[in-house]
Amino acid sequence: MRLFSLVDRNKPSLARQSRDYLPSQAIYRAGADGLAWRVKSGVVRLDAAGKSGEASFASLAIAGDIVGCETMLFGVYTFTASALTPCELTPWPEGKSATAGDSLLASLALAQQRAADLVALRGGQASDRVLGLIRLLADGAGRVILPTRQDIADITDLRIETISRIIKGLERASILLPLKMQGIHATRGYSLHFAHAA
Amino acid sequence: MRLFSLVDRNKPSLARQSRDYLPSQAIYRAGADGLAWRVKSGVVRLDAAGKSGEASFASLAIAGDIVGCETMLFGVYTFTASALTPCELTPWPEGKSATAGDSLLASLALAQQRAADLVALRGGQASDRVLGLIRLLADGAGRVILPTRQDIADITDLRIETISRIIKGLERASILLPLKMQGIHATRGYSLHFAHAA
DNA sequence: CGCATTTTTGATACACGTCAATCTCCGTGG
DNA sequence: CCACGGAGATTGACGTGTATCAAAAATGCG
Repeated sequence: MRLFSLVDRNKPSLARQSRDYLPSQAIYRAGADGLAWRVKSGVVRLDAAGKSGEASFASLAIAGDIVGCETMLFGVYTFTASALTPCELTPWPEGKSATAGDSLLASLALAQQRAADLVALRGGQASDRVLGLIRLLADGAGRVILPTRQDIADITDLRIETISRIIKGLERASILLPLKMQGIHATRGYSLHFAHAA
Repeated sequence: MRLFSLVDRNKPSLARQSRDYLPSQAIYRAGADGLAWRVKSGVVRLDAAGKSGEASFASLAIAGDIVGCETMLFGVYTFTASALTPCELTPWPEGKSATAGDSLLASLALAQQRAADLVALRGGQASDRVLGLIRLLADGAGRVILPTRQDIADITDLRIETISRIIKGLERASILLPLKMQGIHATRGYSLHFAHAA
């Protein structure tokens, strides 16, 4: 529930600053007040608060998406946000002519596109959903940092055991290679080999 | 692909006018150009165009939602829109100070809320998904006009037979009553009895 | 090194999918 | 007014993709 101090301990003040989060770190909680943010990199998970405190997956935000903009209307966050991969957020709206037309319009269009992506991740065969998520999260070079199996399961509405079986399968089929194998130390980092994947 | 004429045959001109659609009617098609719209009433289905022409369910829009705003950025629609129940749309942005801050911001927040609703309709037990959709579509008085079984199936990622069994079950449990029984003629119109429902 | 957490694997169960017949509307035309 | 036809809805019997449950096996970390 606490509000993040607007004063960063490293960089001396300047109030509206970008922030970094590590996987599983809370970004903000439903009901609290705070700023709206734009996701610069990484993957953010949004959860709706159920009656009895339990959080249920509600949405996903990736680079470019705006999160928490409802605070600007209601004063409090509707969802709880947490980091699924290392990620960086900056306060929104950015600088000067920010709230102006085109920027906001682009954000609206992006939000609708993201909603369609999410819908696709929750329908069809289990392996297609997981592959769909991996593709959504992969960068141009085919590198991905995956969320934990549990988070992938929540996003795709599958079970953790099912996710594990599918990802192991992709590894065995050489579609997904752990970066660790290539000497790079990045937990849950993989390289995706499109060639094989449909 | 055709563009709807901006001149309505009934009401003499005034260019930017609201439009009515009947279930299963196409509103606009992906790739075509046209205006952005706000849904005043009814339920609109958005489909992403697959490689080979087939349409796959992408999103849902209900009263208050904006659809097709991407034309204002890209010049063409990203999705294909069609009516699932009788519905009315008006051109957007509305009138004067339209594109201004708050209205757009509210639309963005609403879009994100809708995305979360959609996600909830595609996870968990089959009967909960269907009930969730019915609740989403019901008006304050517990009246609903449901889409066809096929459309409900597409939205919830279930099969038409499963939907049929679940809805018949709700009818038998007196949670959902066909309005027809009450002498009102409205195909697929029901009244929802919250009392029994969870 | 040793513990807690996450991931993997196997065996079995069940919710929903699939296939195939009806059945119910409704509009159409004789 | 009724036979006809087509689209949507319902129902039953059976199959299967994931969920479940239960144990190992990895992995990360102090």
